[in-house]
Amino acid sequence: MNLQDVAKKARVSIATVSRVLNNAGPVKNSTRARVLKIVEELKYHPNLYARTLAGGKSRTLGVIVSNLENPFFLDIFRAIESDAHQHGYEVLVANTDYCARQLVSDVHLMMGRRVTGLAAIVSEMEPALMKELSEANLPVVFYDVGTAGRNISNIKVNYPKGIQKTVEYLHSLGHRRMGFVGHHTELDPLLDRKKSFIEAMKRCSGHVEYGTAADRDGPAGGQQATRQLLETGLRPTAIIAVNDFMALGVLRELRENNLRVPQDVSVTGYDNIRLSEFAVPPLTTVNIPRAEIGHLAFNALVPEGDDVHAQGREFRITPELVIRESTAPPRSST
Amino acid sequence: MNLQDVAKKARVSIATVSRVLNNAGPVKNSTRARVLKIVEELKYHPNLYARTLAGGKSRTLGVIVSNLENPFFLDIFRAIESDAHQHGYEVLVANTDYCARQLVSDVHLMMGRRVTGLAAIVSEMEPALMKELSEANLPVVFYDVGTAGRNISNIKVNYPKGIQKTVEYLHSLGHRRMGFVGHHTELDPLLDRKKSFIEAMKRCSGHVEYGTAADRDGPAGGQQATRQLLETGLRPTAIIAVNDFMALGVLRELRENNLRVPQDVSVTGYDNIRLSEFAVPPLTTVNIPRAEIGHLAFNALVPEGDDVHAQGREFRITPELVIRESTAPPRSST
DNA sequence: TTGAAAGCGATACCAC
DNA sequence: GTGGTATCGCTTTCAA
Repeated sequence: MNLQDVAKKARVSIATVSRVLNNAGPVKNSTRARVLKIVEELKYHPNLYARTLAGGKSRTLGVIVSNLENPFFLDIFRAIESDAHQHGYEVLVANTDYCARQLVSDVHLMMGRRVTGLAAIVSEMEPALMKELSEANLPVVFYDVGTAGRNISNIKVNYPKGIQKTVEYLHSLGHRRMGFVGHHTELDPLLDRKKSFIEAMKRCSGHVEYGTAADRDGPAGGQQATRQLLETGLRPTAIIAVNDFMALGVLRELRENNLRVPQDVSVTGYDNIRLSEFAVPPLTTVNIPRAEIGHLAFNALVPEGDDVHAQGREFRITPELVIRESTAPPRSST
Repeated sequence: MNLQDVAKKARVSIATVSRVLNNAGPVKNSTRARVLKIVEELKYHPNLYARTLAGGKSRTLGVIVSNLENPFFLDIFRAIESDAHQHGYEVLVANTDYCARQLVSDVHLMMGRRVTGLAAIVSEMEPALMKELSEANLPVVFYDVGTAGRNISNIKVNYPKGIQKTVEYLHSLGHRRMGFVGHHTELDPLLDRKKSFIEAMKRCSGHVEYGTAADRDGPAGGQQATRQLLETGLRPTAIIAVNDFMALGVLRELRENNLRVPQDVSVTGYDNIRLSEFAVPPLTTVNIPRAEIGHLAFNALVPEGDDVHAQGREFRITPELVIRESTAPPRSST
């Protein structure tokens, strides 16, 4: 079923049908009506492949994220998708599982799809890919990795600042033994988070001890990492998780060890995902405005977006501490 | 940048380049190597629109779900996506937010994309759409709605059975006042769940009371619905949530009312999403094998899949009760 | 206001 | 083994 079929049945040329379907060019009202009726009857749907091939523009955005299962990424994706649909764009998603090789292959797939713009919300990167993208003729926006350039926008959250605020807050409550739970510490951005923690600890006045552990992203990983942390013998009075999703697992492992939160151990997350409010107890965390990031990303890719001058720019976001019930002064100082 | 460019630079015809790129037909090794080198140099990526238009087959699957934010749907989507990638297929996702109108428009979009197969993992439906799809020449698989047919496969979970098991279990523990928390009760499948609850309650021997409430899908909705339930004056000793995602909110509202789980109130979910284990306390729930459903869906769409005879079939899944820590006998009988 | 025809960038068949 | 070319379904001039 194609334009031809519709044209024949409507006794017009395919050019006319095309005009009707695209509201382009002048068409007599009666003709338009007739065509539309046939389209309806035949349940004709245009072939977007042919359309894109002929038209040149795909009106498709590519979004690549590290872990779609983590609500943090899902939220950003959904924000982009929502903006996109509102502006008549489609969105292709891909998941890398924090694997740079996967990222490269995903990017190439998207380029094959001739995406109009590419958002890479990822923590992993490949220098060669960075170079290729910077030379490509395609609006790109990164979150967490890369640097801004001609066609490349960049959104970065000041993670160290958030971690610092968290550590200072816990220290001010009286915590002197803290643990850090992370994941994928072989990746620069995640390694930086861990380093920020260590530096913040070192800047603390007085005697402080700390330990770190890592496992995969997610509640199960958070639980596993916490187990490691507890086994070291360091008896942390506070545990800082690199994100809320992992913090969920921290909470569970603590509970299984009959450690109460926050009475025995304080816990903090990062991201402020919706779920963090539904944790038990509700998580003290650091807010990252995911919807805003999604909008920024969209505007950076689509010039028609609200902000015309968004392309090739660098955005910095300063996160804010959100204090809820998972933190408190330590029970007894030892 | 296209085949032509590569062909010119490699001093061969576009036909040869095409053969190299597709590993189709015979090509001299030296020629192949040369072409491949040029492709690399030029960073050429084939235009998938042209490819699909010419080749006829898109190797793209469409997946439509009701609420991607609910891990239940996300898990199914990821299972399908994983199978798809392994077989060289791509996947397009769309979200309906339980809105039938949105479903219709999503389906049409996918048809425009000439998807090779369509999976509709949704609770809403439009009779006209059902008809259109059943007449279409496209493998389709439904979850939760619709009926099997020539080109339509169907995956159904025996929800009533799971609800019945849950109610019977709670009743056997001694619960006599129970509440049901659902969402979108205007949609048949969801209404059926509620009805199943009511019927199961009525089948219980002895005097039982019950109430139901509904709000939107998700923790916030679960919390809100629970609030309604508590305000009715029915003091339920057990609350059955239509899914785990909402149960998370039930847990929270109970906690805010200083009601302990399971001592004061037992809570059950449905789906057995990963998160249900990380709830506090870990949720008693009903397992639905999401990965298996994803595989079934994929095989129903792609004949090359493991199961050749999967198309047009009907699959029924019987869910199993998973008892964890959110359920216990009621404290005191009143 | 409408139609004819030239691409868009691949695939695949048929010669050579 | 390789090259020429019809074809896929649509958009978009250019004439009529």
